[in-house]
Amino acid sequence: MKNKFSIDTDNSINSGQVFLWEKDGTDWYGINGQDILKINKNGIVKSVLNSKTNFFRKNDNIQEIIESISKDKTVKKAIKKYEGLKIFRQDPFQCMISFIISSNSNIQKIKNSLEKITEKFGTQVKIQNKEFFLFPKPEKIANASIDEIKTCGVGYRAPFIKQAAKMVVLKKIDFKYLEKCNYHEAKKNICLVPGIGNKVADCIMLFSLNKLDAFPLDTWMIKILEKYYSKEFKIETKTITQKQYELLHEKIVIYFGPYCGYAQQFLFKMERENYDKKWL
DNA sequence: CCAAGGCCTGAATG
DNA sequence: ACATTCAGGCCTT
Repeated sequence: MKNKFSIDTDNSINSGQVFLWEKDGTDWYGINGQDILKINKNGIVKSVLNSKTNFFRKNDNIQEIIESISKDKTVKKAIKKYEGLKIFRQDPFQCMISFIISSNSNIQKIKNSLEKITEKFGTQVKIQNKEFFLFPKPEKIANASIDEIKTCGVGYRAPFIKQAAKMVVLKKIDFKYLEKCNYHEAKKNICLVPGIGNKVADCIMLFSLNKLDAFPLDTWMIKILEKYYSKEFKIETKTITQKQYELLHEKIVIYFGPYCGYAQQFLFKMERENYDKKWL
């Protein structure tokens, strides 16, 4: 029986934060960097390769977070409806490549491209009679040719992906450092990577760099703000400029608080379900 | 600082 | 069938 603190695995996986997950019966298998994770029907996460993982962010005080973001009836409704929805803490490199690919795309295509990338550049492992490909190491992608990367269906993003991997190899992007510093410092750094703008940076920070004050503003979230929060956050123009994005984010942090990223996840999940959008 | 246009790709729409 | 649109943005002009 699920209680207030248990995890709703299906809804958490199907909320746009991860892509390389496959359901087998009641079990979920997922690629997380150099690891494979298995989540059983009781929501127990296990590293199949016996590595340490904090994929479920077990140190989060969910009760405190929920209370903190429960600012109005819209978000309260989403929280109630998707009780157990959690933000994962995923492998940063995989997360970075995933969201570079996500720009101007959709979930099915993102998953498709990522699978091809693992098949082409990742190490194959066989466990429990099932075959998987780990996510490739940064070196592997950094040394690949742009044409090779393009065979994975990523189009114009191929040079971005190569360059991003290079920057990780050269430590121009240092995930250990980015985890330690605050939102603004991390964002400034990560936006230096080509193909990473405001929205993609916020996704990477929220889903892999422990920045719960990141609030990715994609077209869905903009729609949601216009629909339910027109009084709190006025949006005048069709497209959001850099400056507007920053101002909006400041207001959102003031309104929802330091865990606003969780509010985003609940609202995003609810609205896309309302429109019957497909997940993995 | 803002607005407009282009961009790989493939599933969905007409 | 075939053309066009659109999709969880970013970069350049």
